[in-house]
Amino acid sequence: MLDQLNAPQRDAVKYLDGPCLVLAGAGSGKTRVITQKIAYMVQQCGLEARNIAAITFTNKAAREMHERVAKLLDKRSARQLTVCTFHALGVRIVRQEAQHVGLKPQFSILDTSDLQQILAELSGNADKATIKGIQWTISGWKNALIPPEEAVKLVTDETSHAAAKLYPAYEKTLRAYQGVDFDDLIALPVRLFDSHEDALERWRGKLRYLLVDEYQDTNRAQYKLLRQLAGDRGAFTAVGDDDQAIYAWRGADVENLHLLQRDYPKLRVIKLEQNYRSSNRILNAANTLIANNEKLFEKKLWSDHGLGEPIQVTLARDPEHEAELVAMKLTAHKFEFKTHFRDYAILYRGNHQARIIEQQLRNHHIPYVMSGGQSFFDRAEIRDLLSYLRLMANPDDDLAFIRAITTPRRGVGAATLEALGNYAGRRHGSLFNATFEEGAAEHVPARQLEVVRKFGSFIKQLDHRAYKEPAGALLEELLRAIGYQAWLMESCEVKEAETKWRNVRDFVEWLARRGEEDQKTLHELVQTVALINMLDKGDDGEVDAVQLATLHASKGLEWPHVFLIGVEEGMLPHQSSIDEDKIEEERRLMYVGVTRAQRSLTITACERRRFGGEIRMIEASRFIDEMGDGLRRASKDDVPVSQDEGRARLANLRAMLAGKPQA
DNA sequence: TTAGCATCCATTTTT
DNA sequence: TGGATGCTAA
Repeated sequence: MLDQLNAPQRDAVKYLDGPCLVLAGAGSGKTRVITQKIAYMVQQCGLEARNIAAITFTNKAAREMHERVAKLLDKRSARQLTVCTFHALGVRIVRQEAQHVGLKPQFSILDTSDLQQILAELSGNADKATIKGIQWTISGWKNALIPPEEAVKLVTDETSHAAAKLYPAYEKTLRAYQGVDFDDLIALPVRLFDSHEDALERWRGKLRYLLVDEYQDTNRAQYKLLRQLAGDRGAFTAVGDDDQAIYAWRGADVENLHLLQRDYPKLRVIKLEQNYRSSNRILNAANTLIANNEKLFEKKLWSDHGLGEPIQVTLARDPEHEAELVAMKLTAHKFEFKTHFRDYAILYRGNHQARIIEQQLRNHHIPYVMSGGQSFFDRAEIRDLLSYLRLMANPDDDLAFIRAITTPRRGVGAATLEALGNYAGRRHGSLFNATFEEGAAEHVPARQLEVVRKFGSFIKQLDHRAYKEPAGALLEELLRAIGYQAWLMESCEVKEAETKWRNVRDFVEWLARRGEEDQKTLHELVQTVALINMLDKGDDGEVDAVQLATLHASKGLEWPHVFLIGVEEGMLPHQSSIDEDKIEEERRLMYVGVTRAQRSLTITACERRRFGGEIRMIEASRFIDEMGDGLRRASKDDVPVSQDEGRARLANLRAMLAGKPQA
């Protein structure tokens, strides 16, 4: 079984005597190491799969990993194995230990807009940008395990001042709603394990070996959770690549790599440097580029895929021209080498850069798909439906109550809610519970109260049935009972309503399917749904289309031919990163982009670009120079064909005419 | 004062 | 594409 691995990979798989850090360069087969290691532990070392947990950062990664391990394991082991995100693990812990962290097991996971709403109210309706800043700051503190008392000492500017002021009330509000934010899913288990030795022992007994993927992306809280669970014996394997750490801006702490060495002096460090993805031209450029960063661990990628094509650098006049160039080159390349559209990716720094590319691709009739986009769960119609489900599970969730009772409108408005809210506030209870109390009648007009109570009974009744009846049928009934489709029709444009209704249908069908497959009731589904993204169901790769993605979104993916656009000073590295002296992370971003390419890489930059109404001349990125001399520079509109390229094309043409298949 | 429309401008995103 | 801001008309 281990024959398919190279020597360091085999080392990484077999080493179980202590903490292990696998520095897995881009394309070096880290997923293979993780999956093989799990199989090795189960099959060769007699470990129980239920005592092993593999932790990832995204659901997609978790899903893919589980699929790959499942192929190596027997059915039972595959089922018992834990492969999930940090947050999903957090949910499991909090759910199970709810009473120890001051929550009911039916707590709600509040999403970003819920939290913004809370902050807006607490701050006396500050503007949106301010709210976002505050939310961002508080989230940062929670990721670093900084409680409100200490946050006060860290105030530097206006935003952090406001954040520190609201932080305690924010936490109190969350708890009043029996709600948690995403950061709590890590922070609460950490706090629990700090204070409850027995709980920690319980979970250590349950998860005897941990494997962490993308370790360089962990934040402080996640690292602490890992350390708590792994204990002093350090029963874990962390897999990561410090050269691909591109999420410092959202709390990932590369320092965690140093800490690992400090906290575990016996840490075994294994480097995976053989790359199975790219040609050496590409790898050399990547190596040369990243050598400009201050490094803790030196790494040098190599492959046996031969030297490969030179990296092409093309200068365009402006973004329009750049987009056109890419579209033309892509078309020509595809024709010449008889490739598929799906063999190409166009990568860029910022989402807005995609717009102009899209335009040109459409002009040239090139099919494309864009990664990213907003999460399915951010859509109003999905949140509407979810608010009902959340309320069913957690009657303390006032936010869900307000959203559900006002969508669709049923004659309950601000005035009624305020009256009810006042009463509930005095009773220190939730809106939902206040509805049924005798005293409510003194504060809420009888006619309104009747509507509210009817709504409450409806929810109760549904909730009651949600324990046993199949999810699909119940959801259908819910939708019918609230007349959601009709409401969509009357509250938006026809076309919009149709899309939204379609989304709702998809969501319901998806939930129903999951309910059947996993034998779960609606009640059980609701508890996990907030963390799951339907769109993760890897439906891409099926269609033959060029992939557009931000550099961030491209991490972990690969394509035969990659275009990297907007490689200019001010774009990549981005101006704000230059200003804030964060060049190294930008360089890693470039590194990630370069290492996505298997066979060819084309870099483009513009000579001028609009900046706030003014057209400015700009320079090509410093990163281009930093990649050494494996590059071929072309310029302007006519891309001169070099001699050997001309020869290669001629050879290809001959081969084509001779009817031979092309590589 | 406010809804509705036009205009302008973009870091990166998951859970 | 979409969010935020600003301007016009009521």
